[in-house]
Amino acid sequence: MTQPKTDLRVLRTRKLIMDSFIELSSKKEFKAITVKDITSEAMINRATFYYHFEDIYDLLEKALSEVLLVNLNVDTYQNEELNEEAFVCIFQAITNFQKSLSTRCHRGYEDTIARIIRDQLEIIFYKMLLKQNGTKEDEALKMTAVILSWGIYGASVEWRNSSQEKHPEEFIKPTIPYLMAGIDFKREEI
Amino acid sequence: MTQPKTDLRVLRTRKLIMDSFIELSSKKEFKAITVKDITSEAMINRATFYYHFEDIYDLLEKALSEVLLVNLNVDTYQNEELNEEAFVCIFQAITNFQKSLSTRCHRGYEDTIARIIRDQLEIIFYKMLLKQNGTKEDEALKMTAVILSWGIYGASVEWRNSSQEKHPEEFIKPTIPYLMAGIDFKREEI
DNA sequence: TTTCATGTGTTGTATAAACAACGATTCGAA
DNA sequence: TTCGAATCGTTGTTTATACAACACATGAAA
Repeated sequence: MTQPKTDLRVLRTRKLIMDSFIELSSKKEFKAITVKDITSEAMINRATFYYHFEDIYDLLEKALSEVLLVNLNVDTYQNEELNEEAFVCIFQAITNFQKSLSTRCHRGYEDTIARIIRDQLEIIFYKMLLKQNGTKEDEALKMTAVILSWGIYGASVEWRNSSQEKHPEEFIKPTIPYLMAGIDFKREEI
Repeated sequence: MTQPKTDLRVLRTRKLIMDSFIELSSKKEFKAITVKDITSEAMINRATFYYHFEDIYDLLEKALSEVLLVNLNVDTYQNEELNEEAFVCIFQAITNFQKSLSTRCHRGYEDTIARIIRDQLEIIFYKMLLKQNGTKEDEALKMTAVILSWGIYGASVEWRNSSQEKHPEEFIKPTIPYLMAGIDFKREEI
């Protein structure tokens, strides 16, 4: 638990790079953004970029993960149980996130972004399930998290395709009994 | 002329400090701002602050100078002659700058700020006079720059006290013949 | 085809900045 | 008054970053 406290320069540099990337993303589409663009905007040397990130795809991954986590307001959920309200909040966070992305142009990278969102969802669901059920059914919990993340993400795609006519909350509500049932099923097993 | 190109880290750090200071200035009055506040906001170590600035007054000086210079758009004026239009532009820049300051609270530091503005004006006037008249009458040029800087600054104080009822341009226009005459006087001497 | 320009990813060395520690002030509360 | 906490300003050591240079890839123009 006693982590060695990362150097302030590291935190600052990562922040500068991420902020610059997000800033540039609102102006250009991803394909048009070069490492040089980012490092110029961030006022850091190009070599330093490679000290922190594998390449620009690695940055995309980490930047989007972070933005998504902020949207999800992780600190709040992590201490709550996975109830009806939590599902609604998480679904709304995803639709908000997708709306914010749609204004920018990330054509050709939808699949990458989709994967990033699902990965993050899976992590969050797994943590919440672990808190409620302990480590006994670990494999089952992991699979449940996988299914929930794909399912919720799929619902958000469906919501986008439906021209967003319904409010996200109304859209997801009908499915919640089914989602909750799956979790209760786990409880019975214990 | 071949300047040794300052390290990117230096430029970045100075910018972070200055930006943070200006940001904090819009929230607190100068007396309430500590070095710790600035370095926390800028994400730099406190020791680094003292590597770049004597103390917080030194920062105030340099930060205001820079903001003022940006307002004055120095690059434009430096290549122009000191004509009627230049006087109007410079006066407008000062009144703009003063308006931007008045929203913040720098109570008790008006005199310091006044001095900084005059110092910068003096530098600019001297450069422009030097370009027009050469180095022959150097002492006289310096004194002229001093008088112009105090005079123009005084006019801006007068404009502020007049409740800003007139547009700055109209306010300064009547005095321009007098200001220009002083400069022409110098030409006759050559 | 060649050529030229621009971007990628990496490396060795120099240096700005982080860190931790210190004594000295300042200042408000006990 | 004394105490304690916060801020100031400084120093020696460690480390992240700048810089310059490199080979390689891509792509557009000649």
